[in-house]
Amino acid sequence: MLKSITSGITVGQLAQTAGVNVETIRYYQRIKLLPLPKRDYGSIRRYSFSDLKRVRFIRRAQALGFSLDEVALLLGLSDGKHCAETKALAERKLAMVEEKITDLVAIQGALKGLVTQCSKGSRGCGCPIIDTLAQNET
Amino acid sequence: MLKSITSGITVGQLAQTAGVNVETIRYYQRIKLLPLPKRDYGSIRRYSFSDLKRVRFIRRAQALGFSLDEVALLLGLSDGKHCAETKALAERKLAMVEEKITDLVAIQGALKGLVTQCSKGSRGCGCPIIDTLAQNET
DNA sequence: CTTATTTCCGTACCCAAGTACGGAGTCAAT
DNA sequence: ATTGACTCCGTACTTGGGTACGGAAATAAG
Repeated sequence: MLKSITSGITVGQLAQTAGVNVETIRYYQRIKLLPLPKRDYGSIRRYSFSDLKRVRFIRRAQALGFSLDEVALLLGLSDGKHCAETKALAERKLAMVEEKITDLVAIQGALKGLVTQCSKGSRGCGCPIIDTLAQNET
Repeated sequence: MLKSITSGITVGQLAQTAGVNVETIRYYQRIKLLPLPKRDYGSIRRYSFSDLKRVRFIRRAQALGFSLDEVALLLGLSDGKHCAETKALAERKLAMVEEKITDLVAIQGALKGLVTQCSKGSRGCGCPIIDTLAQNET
């Protein structure tokens, strides 16, 4: 009996909770973004809360425009290691992040301009958004 | 002689002027973002200024985060008659961009914290980055 | 005219980030 | 013990956004 001390959740539950496909979990394992948990009592792997956090982190970081490679780097930052290394890495990432912010703010400005222009609707209605985007100068 | 009334530019010139690869032009034609101009006098296609504008439009919209599908949509709306829809699209993009900025700023904070933590030498480097983004709710 | 560039076109390839498939094995419930 | 759901694993396929290749035809330059 002893009900086999099943600690942790299955891949299906992990996937569902994190809002991704099971295959995606497997994919992350393949590319080593996610550790393969040992399956200590049967042949079914069990996942912990930290796995869940990790998956969520990956997704959010991705949504911010980081590639999976970059996400791996970010994740590497949290794995203790030598402080000096970590610091250097963090600084590089920080620069990246700030660059992204700058870019996005520029885009934000552009989009805002488009939208407010459009609100002033008014004239000719050669849609200002289209017109603006079609403007010369790249 | 008559110098064959060559009106319009060649694909190479179009590509160069627009700052893209010739292959990219061909690609846009394949996926119908760009019309295939008739080649009326020889067998070399000639492109007009409006083609150039179109390519530039595509690139600019892309740079603002629109996918080629969305660009196609925008172009479809460009007849001036669909100003409201165009604006809505831009607004949605704007909201997305602003969300991203918020998240990035959070990461920026976490990274900064990490760096200064590391500077104080000391310990652990138990990183707050994951926690910043791994927060519930995706 | 000869030679050198371009163009044209189809096809194939590339990378990232997954998705899908299918045959086993495992597990819980009836 | 059989059913049904889930897991495991390898392999193959897909999509988006292009790039590259290679032979034939057209055009431009000398």
